Amino acid sequence: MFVRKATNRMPGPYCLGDLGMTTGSNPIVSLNEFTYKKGTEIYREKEPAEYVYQVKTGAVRTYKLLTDGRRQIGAFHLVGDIFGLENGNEHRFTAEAVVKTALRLIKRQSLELVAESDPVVRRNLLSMTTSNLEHAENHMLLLGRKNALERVAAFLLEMDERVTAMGIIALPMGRLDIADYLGITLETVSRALSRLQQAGVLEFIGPNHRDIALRDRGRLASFDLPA
Amino acid sequence: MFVRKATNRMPGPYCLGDLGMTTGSNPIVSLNEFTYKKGTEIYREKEPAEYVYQVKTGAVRTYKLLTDGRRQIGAFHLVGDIFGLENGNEHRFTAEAVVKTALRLIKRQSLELVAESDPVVRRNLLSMTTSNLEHAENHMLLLGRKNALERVAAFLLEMDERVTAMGIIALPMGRLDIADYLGITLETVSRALSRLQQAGVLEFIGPNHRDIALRDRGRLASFDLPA
DNA sequence: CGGGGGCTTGAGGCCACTCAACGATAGTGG
DNA sequence: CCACTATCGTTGAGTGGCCTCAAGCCCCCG
Repeated sequence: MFVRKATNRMPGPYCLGDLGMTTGSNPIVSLNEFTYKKGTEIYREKEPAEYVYQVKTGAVRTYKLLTDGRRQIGAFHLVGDIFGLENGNEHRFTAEAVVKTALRLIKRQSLELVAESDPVVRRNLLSMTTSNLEHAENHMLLLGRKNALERVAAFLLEMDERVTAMGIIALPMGRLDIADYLGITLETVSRALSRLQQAGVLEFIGPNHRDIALRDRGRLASFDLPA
Repeated sequence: MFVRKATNRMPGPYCLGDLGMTTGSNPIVSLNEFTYKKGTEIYREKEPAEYVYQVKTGAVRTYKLLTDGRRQIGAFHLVGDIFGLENGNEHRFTAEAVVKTALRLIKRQSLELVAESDPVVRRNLLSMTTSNLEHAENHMLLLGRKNALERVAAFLLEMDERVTAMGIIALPMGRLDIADYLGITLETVSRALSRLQQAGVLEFIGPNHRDIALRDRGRLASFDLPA
């Protein structure tokens, strides 16, 4: 899923240029930087949205919880990605650092001020929201109608487009995060990956099973038929 | 789910006023009207998006398909709702009339023209996209992490806010549509409704089991705990 | 080198799915 | 207006995919 045209946006969907602001060009927008240790909270659901964030290094997960602790991760934000952009006044997800992460903070208020007068920034704000919507729409199809193997295959293909260096997917997140993103359990994720490995579709590089090489993208894609 | 503040938007989320255009005030925007028979297609996924639509009477479903026919309905659009608004050039869902439906068509091009110069229209275009995004985000939690009873309860509460006349929910859609919206099967929907009926939470009015009265919203809501 | 967390694998159980039959309803045409 | 029929909704029985619980292994890190 997430059939993003290759021409659309590659590793990181949006860099600052996408907002129409190159570094230092606009003195109104304050750009602070901050680092978060693995597992720490960046903001919480329903908190007032004061900043917009861009990932400089590391990875972030955004999620919702049910009262009994069930968790649904809505998205992973990797290097270059912008997140925390809300049009209402409060955050709709909780955001946490998946690993040690450096973020660039942009004051929401100043961003809106720029958007007021700059049509390019405005257009990009809308197109970011649309991209998020498109991702959520595709993820609804995955969560509502795909089986475990199809979900894991789709996840690998998505990550293949985003965190691949020299043909190797270096996953920053653990099995539990993947499971809560795909709406299954961590054991089911592990079993699906094992099956794909034994089928020769993928290979675990090194002893760390978070580094994966895809050997047969065609077979993977056959589990992920769009329509 | 869909914890929409009561103050936010009531029966139909958006009327034309929400786009900042009252009838006839803007001669540039052409408003055609059209009716569709039950079950007919309005537009198809990946078709170029030429129009934006507003439901005058009836109901519309928008969905995605997998190759083998599995279907995920992303949303139901009821009287007053606007749908088919894309920022890209093509539709991301297929849209069909659930029942006999009258739609108002708005040329996308002319809408964008108005948005160019009118900040109010612009703002509302963005806020509609944000509303759609928020709905999708909440639906991801439902599809990924809720059980059948919780899904049906959430559905009833959502519909209770949208199609209730005199305390009675008059569902325009059948069990299969509900199932494909909630990511379960029609039998499971039926069983959940029966259980809720026997528990005294709801009551079927008349012989048509599409008319439902909620007798215990509190108990229903207890299946739908947000966080 | 020892401790702890993350990943894998197995066994058993449960919730939702599948297949099927039946009843009810509404739409159709005589 | 009524009989007919296709469609929709309900309910039951059995199955299966994923979940739960548990144990063991391997890393990584201190």
